[in-house]
This record gives sequence, structure tokens and C-alpha cells, in this order.
Amino acid sequence: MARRTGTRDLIRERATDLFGRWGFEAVSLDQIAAEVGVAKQTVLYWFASKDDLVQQVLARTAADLAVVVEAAIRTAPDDPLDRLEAVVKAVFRPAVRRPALLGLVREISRLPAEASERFTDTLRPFVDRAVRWMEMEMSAGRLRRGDPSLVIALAYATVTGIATEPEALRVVGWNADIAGLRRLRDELVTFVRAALAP
Amino acid sequence: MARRTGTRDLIRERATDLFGRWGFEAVSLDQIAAEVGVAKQTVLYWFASKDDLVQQVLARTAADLAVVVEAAIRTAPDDPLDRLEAVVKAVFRPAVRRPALLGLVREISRLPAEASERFTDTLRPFVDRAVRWMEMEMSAGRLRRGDPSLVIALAYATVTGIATEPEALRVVGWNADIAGLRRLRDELVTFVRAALAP
DNA sequence: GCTCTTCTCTACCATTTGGTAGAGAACGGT
DNA sequence: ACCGTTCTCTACCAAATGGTAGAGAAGAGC
Repeated sequence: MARRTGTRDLIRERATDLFGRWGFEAVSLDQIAAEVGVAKQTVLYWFASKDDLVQQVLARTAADLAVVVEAAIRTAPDDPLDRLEAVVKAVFRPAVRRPALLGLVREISRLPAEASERFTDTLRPFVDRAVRWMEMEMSAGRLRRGDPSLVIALAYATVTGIATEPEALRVVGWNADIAGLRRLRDELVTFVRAALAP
Repeated sequence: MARRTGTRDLIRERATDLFGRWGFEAVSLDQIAAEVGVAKQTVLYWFASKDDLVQQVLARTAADLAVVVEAAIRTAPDDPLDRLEAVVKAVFRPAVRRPALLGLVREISRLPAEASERFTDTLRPFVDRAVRWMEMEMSAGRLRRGDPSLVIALAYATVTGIATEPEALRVVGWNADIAGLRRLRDELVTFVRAALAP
């Protein structure tokens, strides 16, 4: 019988949503199995352990994010501010389509250092590239001078902050739905443009 | 014998840090008790249940945060951009000194709606005040026009993002030491000023 | 000293957790 | 028809979870 990887994918996808919504610790294998419609032991057949499942969910998420960023960079316009806007929007897009992904990001700091580093290592090449690019544009006078690392750190902190505090942000009448994420994304774009214009 | 509330406070404080670091679900009563140095049942003597403890931890955190914001508003200078800078710095400081407090906030979305609303209700008056103030300054042409709610949401998300993800920010070569925090805070202030100048 | 309240403990419990053992069903290849 | 691999199941298990029962220590007030 051919390997029916459909079950495996289904488990990973459902687990991604559950982990994002409730957190790794709060979701049991029984819950995941019930959600998929199989027995718990089927989950443990496809994934060696819960930790293994967590790791694979994160790896897939990081890989997907890397693909999105890569595509955005490749097709982005040349003007620095337009380019920044395109990348910011690209990073937001998967989150807008599937808010549970934002919940996953918030879980990363709760993992053993080794596991969280595996996630950030996936992003490091992009960060390094972005820093070099910004330094170049700043030297050319096409972006306001500043420390590229700090600018990127701020942007990253902002995105993860949004991911981390959807309920708290509700206090300002903001909703973590599609429209709300879109509005916040546009405001962030406006901020970045105003702050980095030369 | 007088009520020895010291134990109660100690349990609440230690639980605050543990919940903030690992999440409500991930921390057991045994862990909390071990951290405090008492038996698990002592925790259950002071707090009716784990849910009760969670609720009290959140209530105290919301109250403390309200005090900080109140003080910052009262002593801030009058010029809009200076005022924003002062408040951002004031909120930034305790948030960074005790990240667990903000880790707590990230747990709110995982609580029953009733419990999370009790938290945000504490902050709502301040947010409403800030929104009205920004609208006034925008009308007076002393701040760039925009949606005050979104600006506040963005700033709040950024500050909490910094406090909750210091390890992840290392991906851009940033360090969570005093100097690093100061640099990031100053970059944030620069951002806010540039983005909101009329 | 006695007693009441306040406080912390040991002992225990039902449930749930992640995980194992191994039987048996469902196909493809021959 | 048969076999071997792939896949999912029932039946368990040890450990940890939140929580209960109730004994006993330790002041405060008399």
C-alpha cells in the first residue's frame, strides 16, 4: 500500500491551528486526534512524539514563511520605500489568511532554546540580507540613516507584538480578524514609510 | 493569629513570573508551591483553585499597569511629541524590567472571554483618554492625522513585542542588555516622532 | 492554661497526560 | 491466493494534574 501521507499532512495542519490558538502545552494529543478524526495512536504513528509534532509544525511554518519572504523580495519594486512596503505586506499576508499562524509565533519563546533557535536560524539569512540592503540604500541616501538592525528588530517586535496581544489590542477597539489585520498592516506601512523616508 | 498575607503575596508574585514565562496551562500548582517553598495544598488554602489564582494574578497585574500609565500621563510634558516620547519611555521601562508581566498579557487570549474582558476593562479608560487626546492634537494640527486607535495598538504591540521576544530579537544581532534596550527604545522614539510629526 | 482562629502539613483520589505493545485491517506486488 | 508493508485500531500504563479530607502546629485573647 502506498504511503498515505494525506493523514500526516492533515494532522500537521490541524495541530498547527490548535497550537496557534491554545498553545503547545494546552493542546493534548487526544484533542488533535479528535479534531482529525483518528485515534490518538495514529498521531503517534505519524509523529514519534508530541515534541516531534511541535517541531515539525514549526519547521513547516518557518519554511512557508521563508518561501513567502523570498518571493516578495524577488518581485518587489526597486524604490526602497515601495520595496519595504511590499515585504511588510507579504509577511502579513499569511497571517491575515490564517491568524492561527500568529499564535504559533507567540509560542516560540516558550520552547527550549535549541528549538526556538532552529526557527530563528531559518529567518537569519533574510535578516542578514535585509541589513546589507538597507545599509546600501542608506549610503545612497535613499533611506533615512539609522541602524538597520534596530529598524528590523523594531519591525519584528511589532509583528510579534501584534501576534502576542490580539486580546489586549481589543482594548483599543481593534479586532484580530481579516479587516483588523489589514488596517493594522496599512498603519504599519504608513509608519515605516514616514519614519524611513530620507 | 493575624492573617499572614505575606505567604499569599509571595505565592501571587511567584505565580505571576511563572505564568508569564511559561503560560497558565504549562505551570502546575506543584511548580508554584515548590518555587514558593510551601506545599501545594498551601497554595490551595490561599486561593480557592488554580483558576482563582490565575484571575487574581491578572487583576493585580492590570492594576499595577494602570498605576504606571497614570503616573506617566500625569507628569508628561505638554508638547505632543515630547508627551508621546515620555509615555512610551515610561511604559517601556517596567515592561522591560519584568518581562513576565507582559508574558502574562499574552495569555489573556487563552482565557474565557469573561476573564479577559475583566483585564482589558481596567486599561480601557486610559486608552479612551489617549484616543481623545490624540484626536484633539490631530485636529489642532500638532500631530499627523491618522487613526489614534491604530497608532496606539501599534505602539503597544511594539513595546510588548520587544519585552516578550528578547531571545528572538537576537536574530538581528540585538542584545537585551541595558545598552541594547536603550538603543532600541531610542530608535522606537525616533520612529514614533518621525511617523507622527504633522 | 485553655480555646479559637489561622495556617500548613501528610495522605489520598479521580482524571488526564504522553507514550507503549501488539493485534488486525487494507491494500499492492507477485 | 498469498505475502509483506502500510496503516489504524483497542487495551494498557506510569506519571503528573487539580483538588479533597482532615490532622496538627502556632500564635492571640482570655
